[in-house]
Amino acid sequence: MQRYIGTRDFLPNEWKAMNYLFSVWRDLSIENGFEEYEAPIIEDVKLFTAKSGEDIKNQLFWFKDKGDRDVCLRAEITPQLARYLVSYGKGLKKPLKWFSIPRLFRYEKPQKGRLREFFQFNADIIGEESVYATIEIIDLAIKIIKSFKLTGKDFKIRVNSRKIIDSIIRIFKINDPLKFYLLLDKKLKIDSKVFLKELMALTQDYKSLMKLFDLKRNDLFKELKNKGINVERLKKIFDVLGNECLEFDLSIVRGLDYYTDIVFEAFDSGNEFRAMLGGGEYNNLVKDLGGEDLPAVGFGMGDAVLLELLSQKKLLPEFNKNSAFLATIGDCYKEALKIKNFLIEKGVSIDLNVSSKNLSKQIQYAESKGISTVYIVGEKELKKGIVIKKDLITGKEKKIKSNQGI
RNA sequence: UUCCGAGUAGUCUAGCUUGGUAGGAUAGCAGGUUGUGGCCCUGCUGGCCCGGAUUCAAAUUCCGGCUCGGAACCCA
Repeated sequence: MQRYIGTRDFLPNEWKAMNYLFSVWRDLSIENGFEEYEAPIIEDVKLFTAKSGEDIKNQLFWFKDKGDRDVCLRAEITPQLARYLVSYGKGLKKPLKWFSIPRLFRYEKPQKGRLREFFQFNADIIGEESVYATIEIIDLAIKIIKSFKLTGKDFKIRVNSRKIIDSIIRIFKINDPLKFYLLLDKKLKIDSKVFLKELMALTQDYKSLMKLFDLKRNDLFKELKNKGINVERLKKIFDVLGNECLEFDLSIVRGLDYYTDIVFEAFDSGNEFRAMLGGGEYNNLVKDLGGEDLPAVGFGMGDAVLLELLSQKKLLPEFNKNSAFLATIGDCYKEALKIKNFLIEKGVSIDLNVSSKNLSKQIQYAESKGISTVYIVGEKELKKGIVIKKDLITGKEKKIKSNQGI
């Protein structure tokens, strides 16, 4: 029996790594005032086709249920969030700062950083139009990446404005806006000569347009302003958040519809992996699904690319370091259980020996699990009313009275 | 969906050109050491992705499939 294509088995160590991701995502979100929500894994397929068209079915796990209904496994949580807002949005105080860590499914050919089943952290602010909502979202994204011990040298969040791109399309008289978007999207992947060539086909004024792509941020802002383009919203983001982790990048556009103005994606500095996260402002989604006219901004961050990056940089923590093992010698399980419960009350996570292994093997067992503290109890200790506490890293032992101060 | 490459114990890998007993490392288990780990020694367990074809004989050649990796497309 093989695993289904594009899925993973999570052995305890691997699931610990996942839980580490989950806990960083969750803790940082809560610290920053976000609240967690969840939604069903299975949905009516219409929820997803309504936004993205029938073609999306090719990328969905969809099937008929026994009542002949078209259903699918969710491929993203944003439509579900929108559905919530259509149903319950009116009664909720805005702005909403919500996050979720859904398990998602996409019918795709698996590649590096891309699976059929994966987890994706999502954070959104709904019902606030000001740029501060967007800044708050990007700030959360930065804080989360940094919490994974990545620094401004390891990653950059590339930010852009679709409204600026639309102004460029107008001012440079670009004849095929759709093609221009696609070209921008693949700018990083293709050769600069190829880029220029394709740009030439789109506008006569390609020379001065090409110059824009080489300008540094402040000069670019000035140049755009000179051309009568409003850059204030994007500029504000840089004014508040600085440029340690941010870059103004005209080539970030993210997909074709859905986003209305500011968009952003985070990449590792080596450009070795796919985007770590991506998001932006989407002001029409709730309205389009039949709800209120609610402005929104958010981002999604998958587990696959993040895990690859963290393991490459050796930033995944050693997971059992803070737990302990209680070794027993001879038949003293009954007393050991009391000691174990006492230690648990003291806040120690403890694994009590249940095997008939000798002490030597028990210590090996603890060590192989990455445990750094071993408590030892046997006949001698019970007589004296003590427990031995052994530190496996330093090798030092302490005798501790078992009725106090363990 | 298209193109390219690869699949050998839990993991990594030799063998494939030239068909003929699948070998090693590591992990696991037991012991050396019946109360103190990491090193070392001994033993044990465990494998040619699946199906078909060719052949006296296939890990090896051929065909199909599956999975993995890479690329295209797409990436909400």
